[in-house]
Amino acid sequence: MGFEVSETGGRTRRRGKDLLDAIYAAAVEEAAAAGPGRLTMDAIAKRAATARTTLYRRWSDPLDLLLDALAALHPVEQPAPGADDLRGDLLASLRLMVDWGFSPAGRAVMALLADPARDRAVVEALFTRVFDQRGGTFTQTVLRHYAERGRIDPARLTPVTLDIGEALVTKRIMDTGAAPDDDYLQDIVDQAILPAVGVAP
Amino acid sequence: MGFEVSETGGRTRRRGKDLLDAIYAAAVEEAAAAGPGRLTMDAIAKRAATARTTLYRRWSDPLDLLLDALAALHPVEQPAPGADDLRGDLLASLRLMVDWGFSPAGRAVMALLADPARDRAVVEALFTRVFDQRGGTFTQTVLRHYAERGRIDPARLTPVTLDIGEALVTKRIMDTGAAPDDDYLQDIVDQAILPAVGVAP
DNA sequence: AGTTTTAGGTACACGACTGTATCTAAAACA
DNA sequence: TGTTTTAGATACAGTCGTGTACCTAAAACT
Repeated sequence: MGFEVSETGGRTRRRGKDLLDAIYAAAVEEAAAAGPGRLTMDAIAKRAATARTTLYRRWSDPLDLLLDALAALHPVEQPAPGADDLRGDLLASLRLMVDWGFSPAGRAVMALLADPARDRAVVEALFTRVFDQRGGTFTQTVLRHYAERGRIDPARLTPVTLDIGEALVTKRIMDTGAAPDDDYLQDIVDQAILPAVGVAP
Repeated sequence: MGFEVSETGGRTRRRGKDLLDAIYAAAVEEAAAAGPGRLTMDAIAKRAATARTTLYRRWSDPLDLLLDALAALHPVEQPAPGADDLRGDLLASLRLMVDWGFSPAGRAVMALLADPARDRAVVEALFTRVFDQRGGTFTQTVLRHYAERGRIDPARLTPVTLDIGEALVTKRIMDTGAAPDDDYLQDIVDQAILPAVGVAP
């Protein structure tokens, strides 16, 4: 019954990192597809082509698993501010954010944060285990870079101004369900971020 | 068995509008508490203290019911731009938005929009049946008002600038899970919206 | 008054997911 | 080679939600 074959393509048994990677990928994809509210051990196991028992050996519930998965799939590509092109670097950092936001991990994180039934502990774990590892958010990195070099008045870098780009991209994704195109990202930079940090386009 | 009593407080049977209102309230509360992914006919029925059969007579699934409920619980209080106080009116409109965002209806809507498993048709229904009834978003109403009176250059009212306030409030709620306090709302107005529309604080 | 409508309630078969137990054999190590 | 670890698989009882059928009695209308 089942597999008596063990040819080249036959069932080989994964272990350790190989298996973990497959499970993590499955968890994040499943969370992105179904939303955290509908995330189940069963679905993750099926997607990872493993047995549910294997999951229960390590995690007690789907959220626990998902948090490990998100932490493992980090870090995300970082914006690398270049020569002397504030506008271009801001645009590039927003593009990075859009790319991330449409990856399974990004969608899973957004869904976790927007979940009204979210657990405080889960969100905290998300921030400490996933975000804080990184050096701030996308446009933040760029803005700080240019503030250190005197191109921006450091006093204008407040929690609000540092968040404008991310906020507008997030809202746009929520409203349209699609990735903002480049024209829209340029408008965000020109019409919102640059005026707020006191740089005329 | 069950109720043979029918005293003053005994079981009276609701109908029509009374019943509908109770069901709508239950649906929105349930969606806000559990998230749309975990919304079930069963839970709505229990919360409304009615029988599941009653719900199935009118709606085929929880989302269908929820959309009716959101439409019925509209409209939301509108910002009413006053004398000649752009800053104050913007602040007031953001306060309205925060109030709405923390009502059960607001939480339900946010969760619907952020749901990665959301249905295109559902979101469209949300916009046509719920939002489009209103005259735009919160800060929009105010900004348009002052643009018509020449206090703001109409050319600066773009999709981006009209959305800055809402985007920052939404993001803040998602990040902290709490209602932004007044200081933060003031910062949003002073540091983001006013610079973007070209008005010095 | 009698009649129609419909809310409230019970029951049921079905499916999905849960946790746990148990067995097997592949992978890793000695 | 033999031993240990652990992935893969199957089974099972329990819970929860679904959708339908069916009955009853309250509310509304005549």
